[in-house]
Amino acid sequence: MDFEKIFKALGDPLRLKILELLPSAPSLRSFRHGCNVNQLVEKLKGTQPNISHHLKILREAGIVCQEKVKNNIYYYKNNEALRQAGKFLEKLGD
Amino acid sequence: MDFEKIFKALGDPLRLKILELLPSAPSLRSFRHGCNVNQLVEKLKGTQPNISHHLKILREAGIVCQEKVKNNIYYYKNNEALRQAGKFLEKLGD
DNA sequence: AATCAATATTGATATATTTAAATATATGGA
DNA sequence: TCCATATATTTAAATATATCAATATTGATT
Repeated sequence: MDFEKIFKALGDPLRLKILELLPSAPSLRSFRHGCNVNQLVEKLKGTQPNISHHLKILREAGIVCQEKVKNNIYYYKNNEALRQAGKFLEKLGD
Repeated sequence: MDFEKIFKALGDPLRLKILELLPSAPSLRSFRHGCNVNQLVEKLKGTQPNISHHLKILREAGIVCQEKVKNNIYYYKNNEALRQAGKFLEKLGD
């Protein structure tokens, strides 16, 4: 788990906003669709390529994941990664 | 507490190493000196201006603090800020 | 006051990041 | 197959960041 990469990904206003909009990854039981790219574009009033780019950075840091449904790609927070990064900081803070 | 600023500060290899070297801020009772700038320069084999620069970024993010003793400036982790950032991430991860 | 040691700031350069515009790549439906 | 829609990639420009070298500042000591 590359914490440096995770923190770099978190250190951007747009990416933080994206994360706060995304739902958690669905469990197999209680399934519910998350946010697709266009919804994020609309909610954040960004351009589609830019949102796409930031999603890639979040993906490569491992803090979001995606799911393809028909034509859409739904994004979700990866809670496990976020919690691990959180624990890392709490340990660092004794 | 500006989490974006904190994560940006954390998203750099040198600054993470600095943080991992620094002791916690001393309580009034159990006092012990931390790391001064020169010690960091030596341990990390960096140049003094560069280390100083990164310390400033960490300071401005509120995750380290300093204490002047004679000619030296000792740096410490700000545990409270680190823990709060950690909690923020754990909440974000449900 | 003069000097020394520790730290900070400035200026310059190389590199990385953010963003937008244009283009490309799927994928589903007519 | 052709078209429309959703998402990704490429390219280019503006901005930010990291680093080094040189210089400035601060405070203690002689």
